[in-house]
Amino acid sequence: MSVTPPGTATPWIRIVEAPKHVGEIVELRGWVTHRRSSGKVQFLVLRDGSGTLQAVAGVKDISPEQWEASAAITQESAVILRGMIKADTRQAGGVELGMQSLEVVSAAPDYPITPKEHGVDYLMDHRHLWLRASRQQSILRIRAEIISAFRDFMNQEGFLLVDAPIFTPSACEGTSNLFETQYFDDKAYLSQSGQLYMEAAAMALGRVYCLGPAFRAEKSKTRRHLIEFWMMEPEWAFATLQDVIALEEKLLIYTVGRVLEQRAEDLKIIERDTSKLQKVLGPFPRIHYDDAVKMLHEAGIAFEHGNDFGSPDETELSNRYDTPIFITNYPAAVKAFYMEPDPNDPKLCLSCDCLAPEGYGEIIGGGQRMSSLEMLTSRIDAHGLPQSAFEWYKDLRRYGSVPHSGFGIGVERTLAWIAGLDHVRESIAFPRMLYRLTP
RNA sequence: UCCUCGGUAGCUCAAUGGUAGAGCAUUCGGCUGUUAACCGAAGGGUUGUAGGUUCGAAUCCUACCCGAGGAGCCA
Repeated sequence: MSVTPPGTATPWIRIVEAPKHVGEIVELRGWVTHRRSSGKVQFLVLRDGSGTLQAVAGVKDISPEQWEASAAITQESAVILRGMIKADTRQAGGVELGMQSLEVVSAAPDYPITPKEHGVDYLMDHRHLWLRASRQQSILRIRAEIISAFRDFMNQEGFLLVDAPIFTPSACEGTSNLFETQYFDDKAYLSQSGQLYMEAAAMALGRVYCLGPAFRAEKSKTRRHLIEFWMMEPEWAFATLQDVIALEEKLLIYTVGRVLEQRAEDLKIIERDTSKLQKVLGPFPRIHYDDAVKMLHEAGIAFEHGNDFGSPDETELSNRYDTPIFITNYPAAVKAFYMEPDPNDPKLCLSCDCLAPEGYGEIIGGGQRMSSLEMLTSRIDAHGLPQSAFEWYKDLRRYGSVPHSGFGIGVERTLAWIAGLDHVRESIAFPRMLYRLTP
């Protein structure tokens, strides 16, 4: 047992480190989440962002003034506690703090979020405080782990981070879903994808990716949609559709593995059924669009060949598997202008969407990009887009055009799936949604 | 934009045409091991807004506002 020598400051530790300090006098700094008392014994549950811990004080353990202060402490008041870390099998973390002193940094009157349940509207209005809930903290930790995993994986695979611009001069894929903003005397739009810029960067650096926000002015109001969301977009020169599908598969297996390994505590706190994540091992099914349509027909679903899949169709397909699935070779008509045509069927294109299991829907969209200047020019016309806006993009086909492929993976949808969230609104600290811009 | 559901105390909800209630939160009191502690007491209401029907409306009707889920579109 180590005791802090007299004359030295009590070491400030974080709650997550507490089990390593059993028998030591330490200082904890945090916020009170619950207070219970039994007349002559008081219990304060403290959180400090790294975890929660119960602190105990008998009436003789602390000064009468501190005892009074402790008795009057309110939820979310900020405190500094000093005392001894003790092993206690009754506690979730196995330890508690035997309080020896309490200092109130800041008292919090009438904290709006109580330990009882609240409605969605109320919680969203108090999102800035809701983040303090242990479940929300765990989700944000898992989010950070996923983003680290994405970047570590891409770096390991030899891809270089290149940041794409947020202000863009015009529509990449039509203006209806773009946010318009003032750019001095001109107009600019908030980026809905960094892909075209990544194609340019890939021609410079071979393998690149960007990771940043995307903005879509879609009037979508479902549990899968945010107006502002984060996306990672790798772009890979000389790669084919099959190359990029294999990369996506490896990325997802790596990311799920990292979360299972590094964020096991958080998965437990949010009560995620991890047995479903354990099954996320390759290979994932690759299903040709034509076969997917047949599967829907066999399931008795009226679906017209040539259309894009709706959410119920995607759910029907992905529910047949425990792992994510790839749907490949969509009709060119339902995909963006830059998709490379399928050499086996000119009506289809070399595209691929990845659908997450458990009904979470599309988490990745990607494919092989068009490399022919002539064909790209005609597709831009066919989509009614102005050639002038794409002259720089067409330069990529004029000067050393090569087959290349890439994809975009949505951070929030990937997190919603891995964490088993009911709604993407919990997958980002401050969600921007239709009709909700504050806090 | 369309479809469906909802709006009652600070919060979560009950009251289905006849005196607006409960739990939690708050305040006060009790309790030496509590785990969303427990026990007792108190305060707390223009039932989303505006009309209408009725002897009487939280409840029925109309319009509007706000929220939620879904469709379309997308990651």
